[in-house]
Amino acid sequence: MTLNRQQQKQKTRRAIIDAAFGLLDEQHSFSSISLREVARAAGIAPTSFYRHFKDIDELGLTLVDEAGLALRQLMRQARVRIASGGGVISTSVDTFMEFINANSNVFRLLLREHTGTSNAFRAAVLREIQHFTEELTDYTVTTTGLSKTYANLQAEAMVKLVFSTGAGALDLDKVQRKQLSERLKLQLRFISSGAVVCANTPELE
Amino acid sequence: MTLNRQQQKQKTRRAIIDAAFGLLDEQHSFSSISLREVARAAGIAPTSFYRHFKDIDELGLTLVDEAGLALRQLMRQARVRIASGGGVISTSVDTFMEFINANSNVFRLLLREHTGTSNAFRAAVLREIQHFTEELTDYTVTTTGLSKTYANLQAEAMVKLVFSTGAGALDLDKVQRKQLSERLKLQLRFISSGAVVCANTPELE
DNA sequence: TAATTCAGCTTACAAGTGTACGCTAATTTA
DNA sequence: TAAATTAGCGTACACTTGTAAGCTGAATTA
Repeated sequence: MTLNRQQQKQKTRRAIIDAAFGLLDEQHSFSSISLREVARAAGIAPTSFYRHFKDIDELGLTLVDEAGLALRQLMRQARVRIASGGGVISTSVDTFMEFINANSNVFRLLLREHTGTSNAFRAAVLREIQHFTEELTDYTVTTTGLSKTYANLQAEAMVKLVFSTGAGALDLDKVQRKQLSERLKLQLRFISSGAVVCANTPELE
Repeated sequence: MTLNRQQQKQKTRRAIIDAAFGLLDEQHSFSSISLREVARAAGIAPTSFYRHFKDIDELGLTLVDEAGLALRQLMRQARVRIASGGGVISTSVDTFMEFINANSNVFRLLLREHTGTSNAFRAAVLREIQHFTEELTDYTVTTTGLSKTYANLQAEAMVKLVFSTGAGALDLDKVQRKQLSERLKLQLRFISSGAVVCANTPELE
């Protein structure tokens, strides 16, 4: 059971990443935690941090990547659920809300860095969200008769609304979150219905 | 032209607030600037700061308040424009985008503190946004036949979409912003049309 | 086995932070 | 005019920060 050097290094790297995620909560954003805090939480000396990451920023981008990965896995999960019955919107929202519930800090990271002070971070989060939007666009095109243009507009609006609502959900308790979910489902139906109407109404005042 | 003590104090207070706003840009959030930086920019000694604000947080809340005020003024401006002709959605979006253009840092402050690390800040921004939503709800009720419930759902979705899009606009150039505005207008029409459809369709699959 | 690599450590330093304390000079009040 | 108030300042202190330099011991390679 002895670990070789590479395995040990990977383990420490994991410890750093996990420590960083663990330090994030409603009071602490990534930019507010220091290299030393992370090192302390990971159980290593501050200077050992540099054996794994060039910067604290490099760690941050790694966190964003992992968060994005979690998000994509969520999508797959939602698709599986939809395939095995259940409304598209309802199932997707429920899945998303479960994710926020179980991974508040991961979601918070994405939210904050989306409007954060680092160009690289913002770009990284944006990429993840756009990826999300693209997949939803494709899904919409194949399951409805909507044109790519309209499907994309719809998907973008939906994703923005979902993320925005998710942000609001973070400060609420379970009961309120449930209510918020139901509101969100209705609002998504607004978008879905409206997109169809508008697509078939070239001239609207 | 000599200022009395109160006037002088107000002037310094203004200098602090303006200095703080001036320090905010895409690279610097409120939480990333220090009391000493603000004092330096305002041209006072660090310790003099305390003659005006208990905390750096008290200053922050003041900034959020001022930002909210600017937002409300924006709404009034939009309403005036609408009254003197022009589509509601188009005029509102144009007005909003002009605001973001002219007051990027003010808008950025709201965006960031909306998902920030301080409960008080988040609550303060939320209040401003809800205020915004309420006014739009009332407007919708009076200008359309929509019930309060549906008008509120619609208004909430619209405000979230507008803010979300505004956030994205911050990183874009003039031409791209214009395109984004047009997309947003379409998406808002989705919501508007969809709300009407859904309100008249009690049973939807 | 001997030489090399390297993850993690200790020590150290310069820079920046918030804020306590007490002074000064000018305005305001009595 | 004399006393009180107070905006702003300078000094000082105890911390925290990022990271440079060099060492150690164990794993790896030759």
